[in-house]
Amino acid sequence: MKQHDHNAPCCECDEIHSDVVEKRRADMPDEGTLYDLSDFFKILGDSTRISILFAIDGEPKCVCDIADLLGMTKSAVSHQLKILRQSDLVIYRKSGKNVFYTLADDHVRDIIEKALEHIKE
Amino acid sequence: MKQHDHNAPCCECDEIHSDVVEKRRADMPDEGTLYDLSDFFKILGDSTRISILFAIDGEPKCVCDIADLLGMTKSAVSHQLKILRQSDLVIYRKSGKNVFYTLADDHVRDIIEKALEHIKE
DNA sequence: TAAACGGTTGAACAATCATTCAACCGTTGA
DNA sequence: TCAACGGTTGAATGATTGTTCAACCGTTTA
Repeated sequence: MKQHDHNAPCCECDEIHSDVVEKRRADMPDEGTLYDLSDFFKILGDSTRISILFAIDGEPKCVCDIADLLGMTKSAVSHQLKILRQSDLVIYRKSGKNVFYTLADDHVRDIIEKALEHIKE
Repeated sequence: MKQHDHNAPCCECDEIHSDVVEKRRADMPDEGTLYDLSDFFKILGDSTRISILFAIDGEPKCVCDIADLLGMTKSAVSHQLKILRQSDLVIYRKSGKNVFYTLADDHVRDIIEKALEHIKE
């Protein structure tokens, strides 16, 4: 995503409800939190990664199994697993030639579950 | 996102845990649900849109106020509001020359709240 | 030791997407 | 009626990103 310049001059229009705006400005989360939040959702905002998370929920699975389950190449799956690893959404355990992945914790499962409720209206 | 071909041949490696894979395959959400889910998270996966949602939480705000709050142009904000509108995450009310936006429902607030807890570990 | 296999990685490519810019529309008020 | 203002929109642009391809690494096994 292109990042906007926070030092850029304000929009050209007049501020028409300055009291309300200033009150809300004080309550806004800080910039870092907003980025962390959107970065987190960005990870979940890809159907391949969501599918992987469902695939490894419960029984841990190796890359080969995940690739077979999703009908994708090992390479594509491994690339996405790397992103999920870096975000601490999954954990892995090496066993001989295989690497078994599983969900890092229940937190993510909860959020996905809540989102599932939402999209079913 | 580039969509992968679901009719593509499986990965070149042998399926080494076919019983486990087949059991999980039966429990996977259908493809449409996975796309709906990732599309939903994709909307939240942008710091501008997340900021807008925080900005209009509570008191409804016009585009001009939101732009001022975020230090962005009306145009950029309006483009993102269109996406939020199309996803039914926000609702709006016209009043004279102004258009006031606010959160569509509490569902989204809950999910963002849960994500906030998560990133604070 | 060498081949086979599971898995990872970096570069390249194509696609997606957020912001900018300019033009435009509808409402208001002089 | 016309100018000013809030807001929307489409095209263009630059940045980000997911998959492919080929090469590579570590482990196992013959």
